[in-house]
Amino acid sequence: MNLKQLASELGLSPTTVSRALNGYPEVSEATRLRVTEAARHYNYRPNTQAKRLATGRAMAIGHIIPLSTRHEIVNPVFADFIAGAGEVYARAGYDMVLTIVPDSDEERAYREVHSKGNVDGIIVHGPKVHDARLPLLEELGLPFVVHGRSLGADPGYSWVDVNNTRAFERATSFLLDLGHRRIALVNGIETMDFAARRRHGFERALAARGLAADPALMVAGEMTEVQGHDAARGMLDLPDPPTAFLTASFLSAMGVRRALWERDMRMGRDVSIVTHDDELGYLRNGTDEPIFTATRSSVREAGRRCAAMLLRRIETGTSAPETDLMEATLVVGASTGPAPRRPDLID
Amino acid sequence: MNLKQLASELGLSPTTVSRALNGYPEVSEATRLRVTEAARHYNYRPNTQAKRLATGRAMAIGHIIPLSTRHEIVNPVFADFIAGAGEVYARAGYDMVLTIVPDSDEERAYREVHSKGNVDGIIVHGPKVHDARLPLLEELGLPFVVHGRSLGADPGYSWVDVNNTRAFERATSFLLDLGHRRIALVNGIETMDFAARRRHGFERALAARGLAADPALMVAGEMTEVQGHDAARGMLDLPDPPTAFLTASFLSAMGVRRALWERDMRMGRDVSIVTHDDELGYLRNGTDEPIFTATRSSVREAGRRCAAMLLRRIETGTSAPETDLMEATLVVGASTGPAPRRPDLID
DNA sequence: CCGGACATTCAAAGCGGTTTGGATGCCAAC
DNA sequence: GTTGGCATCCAAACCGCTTTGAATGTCCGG
Repeated sequence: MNLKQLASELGLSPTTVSRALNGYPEVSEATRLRVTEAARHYNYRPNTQAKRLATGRAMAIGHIIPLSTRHEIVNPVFADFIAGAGEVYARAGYDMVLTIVPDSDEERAYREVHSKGNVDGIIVHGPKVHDARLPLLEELGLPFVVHGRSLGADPGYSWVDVNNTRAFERATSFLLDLGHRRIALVNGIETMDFAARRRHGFERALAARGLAADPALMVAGEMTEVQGHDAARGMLDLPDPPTAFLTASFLSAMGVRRALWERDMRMGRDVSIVTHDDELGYLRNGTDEPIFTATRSSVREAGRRCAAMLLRRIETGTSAPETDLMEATLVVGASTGPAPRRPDLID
Repeated sequence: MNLKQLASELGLSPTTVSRALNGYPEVSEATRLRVTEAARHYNYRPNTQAKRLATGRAMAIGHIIPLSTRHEIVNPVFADFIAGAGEVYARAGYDMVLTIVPDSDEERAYREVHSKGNVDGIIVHGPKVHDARLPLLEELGLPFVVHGRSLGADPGYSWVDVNNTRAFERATSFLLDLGHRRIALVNGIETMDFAARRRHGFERALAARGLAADPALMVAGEMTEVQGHDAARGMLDLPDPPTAFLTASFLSAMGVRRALWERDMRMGRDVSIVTHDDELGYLRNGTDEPIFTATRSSVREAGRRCAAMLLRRIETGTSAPETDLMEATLVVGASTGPAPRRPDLID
């Protein structure tokens, strides 16, 4: 059943039927009622493609995902972000279009999605320091919102981000307050903006107490269980091992925990762990009391906010950049405690 | 730049330009060359919506994801599946459209996506035993492929699935061969088809040796780290505790491992663990030697196969169902060993 | 009683492609 | 010298919707 058929069924013109269904005022309430009634009865739904062509709006938001074997989509954070954004799109009647591209084709993908006109806007995932995509999108004139920020990029773009610097600064201070002085950082890959900021916050907190970060206690890489484990194992073998770990992901924290178990050290007593917790659906940091002390910020909520911001920008046509900095909360769990006194300092 | 403009730029009709670009034979090689050259030069790309409307093909595949707080998209498996499917779509020029719907609206979402005509086909995720979506889609006449199967459903549908029954049967036999008799099953929610089959395989292997499954050694639920941990902790307290665990997910296996550590039991010596391993990008089962003995099957590959099958069906218009049963491989890691002799039986 | 304002409806022109059904010109064959 | 076939190209219809511009009918004020 299409518009024309429905119209002739009703003895009306397509014009009137279209207007009745789209809430235009120049149609009498009586006919509007007849029309909506008939539409329901025949289960009529306007053809998406035709509507899009006629209105020039794709009613769709694009997410372009580079097909690294390593990052992005296989990143556990991605699914939760998408879930959050998808909720918002669904409510607003937008589609979510994912495009998976080989890393080398990323720029082409952005250009193409634009010139083919099948999305009204784009969410940029996983911004790097000095990310080349932002100027590209700016040049294309396609509305976009970044999940995260990009150090060193022209700041005229819109973003939603967690205050990573502050979060890791607070986490570090928290450990310093507990008396820890040898604190290790198990970070994400530091070309990623969020990881660069976290390191920065870590170093800033140390500097505030007149301490310098020890390169031997900092690693950056894929945030996996194995990463945490291997990093911790190496560091615990150092002559002056860390008494606390700050990790960028729940998985890394679990890896550190494994390393502790392997050498019969107790988490929270012998060694403390603080992790960042993205509140992923299937990686919950405990139920009541958190397993790990953590800087917590919901990635799903970030997805919602990114989507809402982008839709707002598209619909109002605003070009002035808009930003949303989410503060992480520091929740205290069982993985932290006062720094153990150094054995060689005991009496 | 649209078709008409490009055509007039070339002094040709839109017809000819369209044909030249789409590879129709009734255009001379010389003009085809001129056209493609000009298209590149002006960076022309046919408008997606117009093309879709004219051809009646959406060039898009839908994935409808119920917004349970619990399942589906927050399921770690989802991202990898999507990555695999997305690769295939991208190569074939299809878009991937995700729709997130509140669980209650799922049926309406399927109907709507069909009548609005914005996808050419659908992938069904997470089929349950007796899944109501399959007859619905059959009725709608929308091409679809199921990732998994549905026990009790009319078998006239196409699917790609892992041989879950066989995988768990083999895993169980493997443990039985090592002398284990008290084997625990930490399963997914058993209304899900895959979980029902796994349990079935488990029980079949036991039955083949004249053993019955002990209900006290079977749990089913969200496949999280906490699930594995809590299940194992409870079971290890039993008077006749299990000597081996079979878990449905890598995360659950890590939880079981935690429970072992907590009571100073060594994995592979005191208690064995076999898990199913979906080969997720960020949850690798070790690098060289697997951490856990596992039944292994790549979910990403399943995504590729589902997508390829669906596209093939759409493009050829076949309606005869097609199926693809992937066998999991059993890889042996450090988490399994011979069953310990019962202390009370030692000499 | 007439003209203008207003409410309601419609015909037709897009949107930007694809596709049908010719046109045109050229050449080989009868 | 027709005729038929073939290679090329084009005008126009169409996909299903929105939207512009105009028509029609009604009502009210002057």
